[in-house]
Parts: sequence; C-alpha cells; structure tokens
Amino acid sequence: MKGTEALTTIFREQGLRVTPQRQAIFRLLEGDVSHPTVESLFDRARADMPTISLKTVYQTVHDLEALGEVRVLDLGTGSVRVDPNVEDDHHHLLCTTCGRVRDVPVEFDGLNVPIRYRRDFTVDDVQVIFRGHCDHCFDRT
Amino acid sequence: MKGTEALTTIFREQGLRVTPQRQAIFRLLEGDVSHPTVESLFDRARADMPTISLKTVYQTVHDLEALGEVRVLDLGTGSVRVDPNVEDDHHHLLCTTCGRVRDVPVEFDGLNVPIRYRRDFTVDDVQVIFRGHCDHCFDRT
DNA sequence: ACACTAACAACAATGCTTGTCAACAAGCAA
DNA sequence: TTGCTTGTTGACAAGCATTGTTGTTAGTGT
Ligand SMILES: [Mn+2]
Ligand SMILES: [Mn+2]
Ligand SMILES: [Zn+2]
Ligand SMILES: [Zn+2]
Repeated sequence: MKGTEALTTIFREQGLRVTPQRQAIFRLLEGDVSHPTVESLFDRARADMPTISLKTVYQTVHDLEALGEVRVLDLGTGSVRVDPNVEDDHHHLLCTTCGRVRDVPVEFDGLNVPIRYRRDFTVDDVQVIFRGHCDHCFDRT
Repeated sequence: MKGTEALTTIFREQGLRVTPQRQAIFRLLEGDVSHPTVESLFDRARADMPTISLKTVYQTVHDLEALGEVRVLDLGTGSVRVDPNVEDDHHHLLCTTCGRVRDVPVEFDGLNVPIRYRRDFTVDDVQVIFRGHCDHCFDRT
C-alpha cells in the first residue's frame, strides 16, 4: 500500500474525497502486518475519532481495494481481513486458535492446476491458506 | 463418504439416531460432486419432505463432519459448501461468476511452508483455492 | 466564498448460521 | 409388542458480519 500523501493524490484523481476519517484509516493500515479485521480497525480508529462509524471503515477499505491498494482476505474466520501488503505475492499462515495471520512468500514452484483439470476453466488467482497453531497456542493445548 | 447403510450403523454406534430426514440427506450427498450449499441441500430435501427444516440439514451436516464423513468448506462465497469426497486429498477450482466448484487432485509437489517461515508454527492443513471462470461464464463476459 | 456532490453518522435491514424449547419419535430392553 | 429414555425435529427468534438508507455535513474545484 502506498503512503498517506500518495493515497491522497490517488483518491482525489479518482474523484474520491480525502476526509479525516479516511486519513486515519490510511495511517492505521500503513505498515500493519497483522491483517486486521474491519472491526479492529474501527476500534483503533475510534480511539482518536469517537464518532467514526463502522460503515465508514468498510467503505474506505472497499475503496482501497478497488484501487488495488489493499487486498481483502476471507480466511474463513468469520470476518474479513485487510492486507495492505499488495507488493509481495504471498500466501498465509493462520492460527486457528488465536486467529493470528502471518505472511508466507511464494517460494514453491509447480503450484498450478494439472492441465487436464484446467479444461473449460481460466484461473485468475490462487489462494493458499496454511492452517495450524502458533507455538504460543500449541503450548496451551 | 460412506453409503447410507454404513452411515446408519456409524450413527447408531455413536448414540445418534437415524431419522428419515437424515437418511434423505445421506442419499442426497452420496456421490454428489457439486459441493452443494446447505440451503441447496435443504431445497432438494424439501421436495420429498416438505416439513424438513433448515436447522435439521445443518445439524446433520455437522454430525457428518464430526464423524469425518464430509468436509465443510468455506470458499468465501458467502455460504458454506458440503463436500462428501473425503477419500481423495484434493483442492478446489471456483468459478467466481456462477459459483460452481470442481475438484483438483493434489499433483503438485513442494507445497509447503519454507522452513524459516515455519518457525513458531505447526501446520495442520493446507487449503488451496483456484479462482477463475468456467468457459460457460467466460463467454458471457 | 460558492456550489456541487461525495462522504458522513446513525440506524435499519440483509444473509447465513446457531440457540431455544416443547412436542415427537427412534432405539432399546423387558 | 409395549413403554421408557433420550436424542431429534420444526418453528421461531437471535447472533454476527456486512450492506442499504437517509438526512446532514463537509471536501473540492472554481
Ligand atoms: Mn498478507
Ligand atoms: Mn471437493
Ligand atoms: Zn495462535
Ligand atoms: Zn461459471
């Protein structure tokens, strides 16, 4: 994801307005590697802006997604995760106990559909989810 | 997934009761490769049993899942899919337009987390989703 | 400063899934 | 068979994440 100033320019170019709410969300997302839920962004934004609404956070996240500045991930945890890392092609490690998400770079080759199963189908995107437990949660079993 | 008679035995062994509703669902799932939603199972079951409730279908699907007879997949389509194919280790091809799901056998090697990213983490399961479009939907673009 | 209109907060509504509970029926033993 | 025990059913309400609605506010280009 680009920086706040760059995003400001991009938003204006698209006819989108840059509000204090949106700037707050830009700042929260910049460099965040935690893959936060929208709700958690909302909670953190509310610390500074008590009147910001959840809808506004959703709205801004979707706008960022439409501009390719974030990716919205559904890892099957019930709520969606926002990933500002769109620069590196990567997959995800998910702790099914605490819900923490970690990036995994794409280092394995050969991840594609065998040709005979590709028949009648065009693949646009591959999502890989490694599910398991981080050591912190593993110890507490 | 095992056959209806085998499932009947297994359910009774577990202290679960085998009702006409459950047998109807067993029959619907047997050999179904469409990865149906619970709602679609419900609709089909209702054809024969007009009074069956959606809750009952969810209940039975979850019981089957607990016994390892089906897998419940969340492919990010809004509702969950039921997969009676637990015999073959496989991944999925999803058409993001029509929602159709197809199996893809695991033929690629090397699908694992690079060692240095595996640190502090134990991987239990890998889910791969290939998203794209089937030819039928591709033509209508 | 002005006018135009996107974005805001508040609130209601949606869609999928689960909780509650009284009536029911499957399974088992006598 | 018969009756008892207990899991299951169906109807309805509730939960949770996300989106729709709406009158009002405020960002933007002029
Ligand atoms: Mn990521
Ligand atoms: Mn499958
Ligand atoms: Zn954990
Ligand atoms: Zn399709």
